[in-house]
Amino acid sequence: MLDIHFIRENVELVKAGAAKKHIEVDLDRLIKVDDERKLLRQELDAKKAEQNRRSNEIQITKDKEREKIIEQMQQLKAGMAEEEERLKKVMEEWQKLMLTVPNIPDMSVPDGNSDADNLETKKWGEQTKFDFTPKGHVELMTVLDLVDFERGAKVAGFRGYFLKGDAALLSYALWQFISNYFVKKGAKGDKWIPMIVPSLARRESFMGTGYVPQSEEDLYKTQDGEYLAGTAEVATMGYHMNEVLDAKQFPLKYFSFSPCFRREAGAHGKDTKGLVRVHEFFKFEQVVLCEASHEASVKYHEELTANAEEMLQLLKIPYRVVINCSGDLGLGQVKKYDIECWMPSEGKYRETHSSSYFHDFQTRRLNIRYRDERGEMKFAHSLNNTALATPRLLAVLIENYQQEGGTIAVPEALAHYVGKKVIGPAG
RNA sequence: GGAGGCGUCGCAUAGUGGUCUAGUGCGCCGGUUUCGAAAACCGGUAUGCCGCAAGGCAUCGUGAGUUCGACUCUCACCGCCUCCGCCA
Repeated sequence: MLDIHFIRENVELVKAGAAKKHIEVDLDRLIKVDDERKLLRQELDAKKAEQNRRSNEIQITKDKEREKIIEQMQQLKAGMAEEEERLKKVMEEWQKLMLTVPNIPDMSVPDGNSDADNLETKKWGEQTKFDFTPKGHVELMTVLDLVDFERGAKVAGFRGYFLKGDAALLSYALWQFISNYFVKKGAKGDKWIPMIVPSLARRESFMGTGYVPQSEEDLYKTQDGEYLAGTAEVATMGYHMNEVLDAKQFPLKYFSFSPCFRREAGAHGKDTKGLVRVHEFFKFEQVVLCEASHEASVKYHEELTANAEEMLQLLKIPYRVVINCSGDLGLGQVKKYDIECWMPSEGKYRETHSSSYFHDFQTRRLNIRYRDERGEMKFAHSLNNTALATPRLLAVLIENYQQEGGTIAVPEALAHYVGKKVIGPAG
């Protein structure tokens, strides 16, 4: 959500931002509704003031005089009820419109329609070469009995899967590896707070982070009205909802783990096989809350991205970084980098990390504030990036580390956690 | 699942229909005093909306209702506590 004052003062800027993102928003209508809101508020406030004044008079008057005022008040009240009803309707529309106003993309975000227009900014590592024909992770893992999609579908339905044996162990290894990566940062003075957060959450946090109402169809909903989160970002951001934070603690860095659920409603027919796109997965997420400054946001955004890169470098997985084009940005995002890992079976890079910042778009919706040095209340800035998601990264890893004959080498960085150097039929 | 209780200013507590424009204590900030400090005393100490301002309005978990008037009464929801049952 943007500040209504800001919107009013920068209508053209906000319009241009929405146009750049290819998001339709009726700002003229919003301004008109806001005018109505202000006018009604003023009229109603004046009447309430009158009501308060007269109410006090009733206390000190008696008998006939008192009866007379009460009668007058009943009439005043009748008029107010009507106005209140109008204001309620206006506020409903106002709120609905406010939720549709997108955040303004950064100048450095390239124009474009979809992920096809994302701009590569960096490439790390050589695309893995094999002196044999590389296989896909589905075949590799099925042959080694590391995954069972058939029973996955039997039990869980479409996109269901079981990870078995060394695939389960390799997943644990990745989790421990990433966990230790952030713990080690703490030892160097870069403090990250590990959290295990709820996946099952109430509507507010989804609204606050911007997944509702816009992407509601991609969320699972319970019969009690809660939703299943597609990322730990939702609960981690909800954690500080309606709080005034102590600026001395900034930047607050969370390293959150949770199961994630996505309906993939808009992805019918995409990646129907394998572990790349599943309904249920696990993810470690980096979430940062910091002071309300663009410079701070940019700084931590680069840092979050660098963390994910470093982790991939330790795993020696070739990747590239793209800057997402305007059309591929979410409603609240100012700027986003995707990190894409090399997927040998597809001969292309696939997204494994998504790093973005929001300025105060989310914190405004979630009412997360702090007091600055001057004692002024401000909305904090928020950012997030994937740390590591399995099984998608597991698929990437297995394809890049496959060996002739279908065995899989264990990355050096994980050997310690897995306890073996090669995964193969013999174990 | 059943029964009961409770949600008030950073914290603790008072307030059961009208000077509550929410009292008191603690905490915090400023001042007086002091060589300095403590103590004592005095003053201050929420957020949002509207307004150039003066000021007005709203908020006592959230929302609705009763009333001329609601922290106070009614209903629903959210949360917490106690007891019983059930499960581990």
